[in-house]
Amino acid sequence: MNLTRVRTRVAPSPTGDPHVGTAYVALVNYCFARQHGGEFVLRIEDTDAARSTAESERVILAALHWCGLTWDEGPDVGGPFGPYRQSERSSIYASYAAKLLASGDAFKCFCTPERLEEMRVAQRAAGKPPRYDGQCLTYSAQEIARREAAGEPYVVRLRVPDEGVCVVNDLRRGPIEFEYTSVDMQVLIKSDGMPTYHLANVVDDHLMEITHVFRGEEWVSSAPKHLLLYSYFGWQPPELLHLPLLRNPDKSKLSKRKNPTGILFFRAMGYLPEALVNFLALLADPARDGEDEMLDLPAIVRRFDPQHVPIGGPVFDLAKLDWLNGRYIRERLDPTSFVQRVQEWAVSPERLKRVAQLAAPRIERLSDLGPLLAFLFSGRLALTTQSFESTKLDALSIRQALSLSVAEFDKLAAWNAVEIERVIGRIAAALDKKARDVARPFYVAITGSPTSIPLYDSMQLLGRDLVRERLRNAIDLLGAPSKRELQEWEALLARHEVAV
RNA sequence: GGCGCCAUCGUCUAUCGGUUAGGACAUCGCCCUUUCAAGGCGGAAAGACGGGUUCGAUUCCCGUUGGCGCUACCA
Repeated sequence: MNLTRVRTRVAPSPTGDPHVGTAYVALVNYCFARQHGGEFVLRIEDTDAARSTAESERVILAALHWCGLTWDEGPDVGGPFGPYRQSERSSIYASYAAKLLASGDAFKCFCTPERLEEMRVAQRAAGKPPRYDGQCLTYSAQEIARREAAGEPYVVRLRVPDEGVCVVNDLRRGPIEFEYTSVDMQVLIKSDGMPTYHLANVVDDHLMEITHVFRGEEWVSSAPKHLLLYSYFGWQPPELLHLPLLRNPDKSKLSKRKNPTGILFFRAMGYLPEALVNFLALLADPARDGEDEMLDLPAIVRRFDPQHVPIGGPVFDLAKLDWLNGRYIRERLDPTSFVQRVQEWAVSPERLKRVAQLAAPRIERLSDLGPLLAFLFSGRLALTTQSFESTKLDALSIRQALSLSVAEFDKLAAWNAVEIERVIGRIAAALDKKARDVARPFYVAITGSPTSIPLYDSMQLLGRDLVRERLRNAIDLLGAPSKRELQEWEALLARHEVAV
């Protein structure tokens, strides 16, 4: 439809562990670019300075590479449109914000969070859409200068028309209409001087000459703001297609609290990257009648058609992934490559060395290794309520400790034995128990036995995702806490934290 | 609450007004087989509801219901 080269991108935010949704979106963008002989760009959206970490970025890139995806431009490989990390592009956004300010398409806003909150509460009560009321638009130039001189913090907001409709053209959904009165005057530059996603993404997509944007459905409602920015700048917006959000079996948005969502989980569980990618591809462009569903990446690229992307939110069907993965194992791996895969997965020299150090002091015969280390090579463990009877803790404390740990582990920036130990220690203190007694049920949940090789190292070795999965499994077995219980327990932990 | 998206077997989906509503996973049965898988064959299983439009609606339109997303100085 246009003569320019196709360029797509995926723009993960490095604020946590790599998510299958990211791989899904990346795959679609990758396919489209490859199919058209264009470029696929990886850009890091780290404008949230408080939550972004270099470690998360590193792990996300590694996870996407594990999936077999490659990009032509990105923070790790460079490219002609760099830098590819938004935190390194601040001055660019500032200059574009200044343009909008100058043209009157954006304005400085000095409103306090409290006033904004009150405003929204009132709007909701009145049945109106939440939207900035324009107070700071009424200030004179002198007033604005005075406030600025007085050192009042301010943000830059997008000016949105008070009437008319914005039409967002989605490649699959067709035109979607939004009344401008329901579009909020979004913050473009935060008071810390950093841009928000909205500004950064539009500026970058334009400067990086992105022609097609395949992104998650959660962006549909902010598309009008983006389109407004394109028009204020006088730029041509890219083609848009919003991909459906992957779902839990209960149809809610796929979340790690309810399901495995981490790419690392699938790797730890022994899924082959080809199978995972194949499965995600089927979600983006299902097989036709009679077509073999086992497709390698080149085939996926060849057959991909944006018009085939289903727009209902698909449930992430683990059973089907299992079937596909099984097929890859038995149909695509000869004995040699099978051995190679197993080595990569479980017994890489580095991993084996660490395991050896932990296990060697605890065995008398090499054959003791089997039962001792089986948990490191397993997915879900077959536990029963009896498994927890050997622990000194009462049933309630066990449930409390396990449940609290899930949330606390998710808050950890780094996943290592030291941090893990600290969490368990804090929970033990809050429950007024000995750390060793609190650790015992964790041994059972994680290793399947009250005695094993050191727990915290084992947890680090297994990875956060698999640990979360086993903890959830144990909690379900012992009785998942009600919302109220969980709140009480978290309050207990929080109180103790304050006291210390 | 407001705005928006979506709606076919349990799950992923096909159908571009007329089909015995097709395929895949899961499930059930049979066959093969020293076990278990795998494999082969077969079965059961679906158009949310109510109005229109039409000779004819799963398909087009409207409403209801339901699910989901957004509703931040997060992305």
